[in-house]
Amino acid sequence: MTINDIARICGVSKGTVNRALHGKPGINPGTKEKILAAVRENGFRPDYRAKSLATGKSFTIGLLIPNIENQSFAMIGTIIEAEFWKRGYFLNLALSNDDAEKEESYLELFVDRKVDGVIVFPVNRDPTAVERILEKRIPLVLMMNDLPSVETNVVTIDEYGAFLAMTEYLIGLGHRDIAYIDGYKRYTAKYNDHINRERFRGFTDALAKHGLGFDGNHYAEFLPAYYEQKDSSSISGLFSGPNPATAAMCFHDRIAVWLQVRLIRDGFGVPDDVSVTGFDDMAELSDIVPGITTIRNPFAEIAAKTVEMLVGDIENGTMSANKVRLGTELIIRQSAGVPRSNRR
Amino acid sequence: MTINDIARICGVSKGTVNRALHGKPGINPGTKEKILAAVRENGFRPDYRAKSLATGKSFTIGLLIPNIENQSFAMIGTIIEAEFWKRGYFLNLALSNDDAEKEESYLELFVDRKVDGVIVFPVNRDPTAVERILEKRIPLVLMMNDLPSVETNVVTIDEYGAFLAMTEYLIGLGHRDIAYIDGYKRYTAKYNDHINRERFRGFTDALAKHGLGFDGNHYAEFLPAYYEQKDSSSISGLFSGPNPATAAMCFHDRIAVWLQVRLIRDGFGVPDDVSVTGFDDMAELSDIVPGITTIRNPFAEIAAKTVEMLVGDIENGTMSANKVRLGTELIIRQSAGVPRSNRR
DNA sequence: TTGTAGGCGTTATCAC
DNA sequence: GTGATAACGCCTACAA
Repeated sequence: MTINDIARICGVSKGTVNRALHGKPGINPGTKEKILAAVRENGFRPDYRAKSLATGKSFTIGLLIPNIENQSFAMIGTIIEAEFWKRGYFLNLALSNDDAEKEESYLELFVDRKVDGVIVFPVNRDPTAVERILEKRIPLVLMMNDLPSVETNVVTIDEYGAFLAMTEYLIGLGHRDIAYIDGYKRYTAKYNDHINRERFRGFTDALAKHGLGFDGNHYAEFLPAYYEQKDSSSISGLFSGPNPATAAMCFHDRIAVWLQVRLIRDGFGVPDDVSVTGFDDMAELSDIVPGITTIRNPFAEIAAKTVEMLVGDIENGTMSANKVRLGTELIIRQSAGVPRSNRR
Repeated sequence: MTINDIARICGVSKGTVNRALHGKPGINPGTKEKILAAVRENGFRPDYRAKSLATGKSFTIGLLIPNIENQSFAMIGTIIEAEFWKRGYFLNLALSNDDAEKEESYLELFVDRKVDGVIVFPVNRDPTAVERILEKRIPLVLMMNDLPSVETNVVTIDEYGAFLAMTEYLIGLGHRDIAYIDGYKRYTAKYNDHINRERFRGFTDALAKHGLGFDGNHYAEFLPAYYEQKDSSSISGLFSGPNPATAAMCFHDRIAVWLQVRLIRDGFGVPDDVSVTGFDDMAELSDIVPGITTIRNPFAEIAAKTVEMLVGDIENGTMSANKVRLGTELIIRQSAGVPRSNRR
């Protein structure tokens, strides 16, 4: 069922059908009605591909994120989908799964499919794939993660400031030895660890600001396999021995919960012996006892700002390079407290 | 940059370019090399819309699910994306957000965009939108939720059997008064509550099988607002008073955790005073103490089976109506135990 | 081995 | 008001 079929059925030309379909002026109300009736009866819908080919608009946005299993990405994705739905755009959701090559491929597919705009959380530290999009003058926003060398729109959160503030909060409580449990850094040449670096820099800068050093033995990277493991000694060892840490800043909430549960099981008090902090303020984990002291991200604002910037460029035909950095909020619960050594 | 541009640059016709592009026989190796070089240098990529229009294939699958914030859907979506990526299909992920009208619209958009196949978790109890897809002979699989009147492929899990087994497990432990905390049922004319009904039916059938009745006062529907609420008396009231329930079967894990945390806070022992069970076996919640006794769904199999059925229909040009119902697994942890009245 | 013409289903621009 | 006709960018025949 094409526009030609409708034309034939109604005994008119496809030009006339087109006019009826789009409410264009210069058409007899009678024939218009007849055409619209035929359209309805036959369930005719214009072919998107042909339409897009002829108009040059695709009304499609490419959203490329690492995954949707992480609650943060799920929230962002949900909001972005809703925003574009409201505006009449169709979303192509692509998952890079932290795979730099897959990210490159998807970016090329976006070009093939002539998306009107692209939003990407880059996991690839090599900027060429993103630059190729820009060369084709397709509006783009980097979201949550940065590619510092690329001149384009960027919406990030202040990871540095968030970790700086959290560290100062712990220092203020009296902690002097704070362990740092980093998120998993995929050791591939291409992995973009910008976020890891920003958070860690906030952490160490806060320590330095207060005249504290960082004991490299108090650093650990949380490997995905730890979730499954029964044995947590590789990490809980940080909190005993000759020079134990009294607090642990975790890269995100899931790690914090994992750690907290195991510390308690191993006989540590939380926060009495060890303070634990997270990042993200995951809704699913908000019922945990003791509540995790964490950092809440402005997901709704990130999504809104990202969409606003992208739609602006699309509708104005511009390629701007706005940088937006959004602030976070410290959520104080019970998992962090005054260290035992500081109480009497 | 189109195929014509490449043809002009190389001084050949677009027919020849096409041959080079697709490795077709009957082309001079020299000119082929020259063309491929020009393609590379100019970053030429064929326009998906034109290609699809000409070939009739779109290599696109429409996946329509309620949301991605629910961990179950996120997992399913992730696996399906990976499966189609492997097979060279591009996924169009659409979120109905439990909105029957939005689901209808997306289904129509899938038709417009000429997807090769559709996977849908129907939230709309009205089957007409799905039937329209079928009329156009677009292969389709209903996933996780059913539309009993429609003759098509269906992959579901045995919700009925899962709740029947869990109920029998609780009865076996000695429980006689089991509360049922249902998931939120949107009271719209169109909402498809098939899953709610299947689970509840499994629950009541198990009770009946063991000569037990169900006290309607022990039923509660969990409203989304409860997550935010400080006051949990509306539900924890089920476990006190003249005829208290000794166990609670929850529609899913998040409700179970919510309930468990509040019961403990209100002075109940879990499982000593009240046993609590969930559904889904959410990874994020696996560290909770006491561990939630729950039901694990075969998400990987659901996704694999769904993809397999859809790809089969697409590649054979068939429209089959296979029904697959997958079994679940009871995961016994510590949140459910022998009721106090049964111990000495 | 290569070029040409026609078609895929629209929209847009002319005449009539 | 309406009907041809040429795009859009690709693929497939068929002809040379």
